[in-house]
Amino acid sequence: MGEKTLSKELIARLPRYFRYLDDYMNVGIKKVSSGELSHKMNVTASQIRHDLGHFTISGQQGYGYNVRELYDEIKRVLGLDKEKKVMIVGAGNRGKALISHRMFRNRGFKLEGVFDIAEMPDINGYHVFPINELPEFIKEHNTDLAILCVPSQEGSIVAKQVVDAGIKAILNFCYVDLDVPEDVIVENVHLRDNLMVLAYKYDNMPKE
Amino acid sequence: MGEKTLSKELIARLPRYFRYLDDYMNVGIKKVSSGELSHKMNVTASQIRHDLGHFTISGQQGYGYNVRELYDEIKRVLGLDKEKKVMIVGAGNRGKALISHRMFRNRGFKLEGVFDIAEMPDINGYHVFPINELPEFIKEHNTDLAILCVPSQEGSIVAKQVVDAGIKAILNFCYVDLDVPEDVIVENVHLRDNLMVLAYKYDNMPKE
DNA sequence: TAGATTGTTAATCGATTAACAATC
DNA sequence: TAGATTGTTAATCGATTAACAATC
Repeated sequence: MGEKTLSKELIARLPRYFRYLDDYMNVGIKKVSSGELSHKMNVTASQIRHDLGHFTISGQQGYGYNVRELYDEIKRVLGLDKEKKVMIVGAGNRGKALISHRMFRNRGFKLEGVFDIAEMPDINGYHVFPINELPEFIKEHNTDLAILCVPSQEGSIVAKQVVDAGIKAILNFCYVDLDVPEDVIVENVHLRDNLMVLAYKYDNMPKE
Repeated sequence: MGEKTLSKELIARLPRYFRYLDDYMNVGIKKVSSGELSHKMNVTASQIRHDLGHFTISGQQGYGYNVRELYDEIKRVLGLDKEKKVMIVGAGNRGKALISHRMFRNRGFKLEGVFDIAEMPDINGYHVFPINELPEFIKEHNTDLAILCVPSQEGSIVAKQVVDAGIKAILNFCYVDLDVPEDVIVENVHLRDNLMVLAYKYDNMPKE
């Protein structure tokens, strides 16, 4: 709530703004103008001002924006001020690799549980729970997001289990389009698609 | 070459078309109309016909499209008919997980080499080469694509090494925007961004 | 103050959708 | 043939960019 609905294009740009502002803060820069940021990020200054116009910060004519204010505002808009409880479902190669991801180290996302059908030893200090304990776990922990890393052929069935257990948001690594109720949000990560797009661009590079 | 340049939106849709057509083939369906496909993929039939109009296949009025022809055409457009030689640079958690990815099993992408700074045992039958052997390897194997999975703080430096060694296309898993020459193509996979977008949508779900 | 930069409105651009004549 | 569906053009929609008055 708050700002009117943002376009999907703008939403997709937010994490990038956030990252650059984080960089500015880390090097101790206190203010930034749309022109500077535009140069750095390789987008138009006009777009930046337009985007920022959706939020409740304001810059100062002749000066620019306060980096910290902007950072905090975008953090708020992205909902990163409220920590999200995350579970990983599927502890194969991919799931294992995600467990140690930096985003789970105090970056707004807290990894609370790891699940798999197979029994296996703890990973990185995380116990791996059997999938049938999902519903109880979700109820008890109020999990916000599920990361789905099971083999693709099991994606649909496990997604259903997760949704039935009450999850409303899924980051989907399976190479299928999940069929979920309207009130469940899915973000897909399809590495093969990314590679195909790269292959296309590679084959169709403007020839020198 | 061939078709005029396609919009980035259309390029991004191609892998999805390809996947659905693959599904049709696998269940033995021989023809499909824009209307059916539209229903299945949840896009407008108009968009499908518009998109397909860029290619050198044609449907048949009153009938639809031949699935195999369409599949082959999109495969060709994506450049999947010419196998791409791929290397993975960085054999940490993420790199290791990628080595066994299905896309390297006869899907148009051939994993030819794995590199890391650290010495380590073979992974999944792949020898891990030291990064300083990159230039020689690329020259010898004519590698097309590099997948960059080193720790983010090393992304820029390793990207430079890879580019200097002659690579023109990078799938970048590092959480930085790579600064590469114009003639080098980069596709970013920023999982944290995906998670942030998911978090945003989750917090801003239309309330029931 | 003069210069810089915002915030916002209008112009442009391009993608998506609608419509329908052509035709299998 | 009649019905279905394409291919394509025109209409619509929305995002990006340009422009500039307001103002710090």
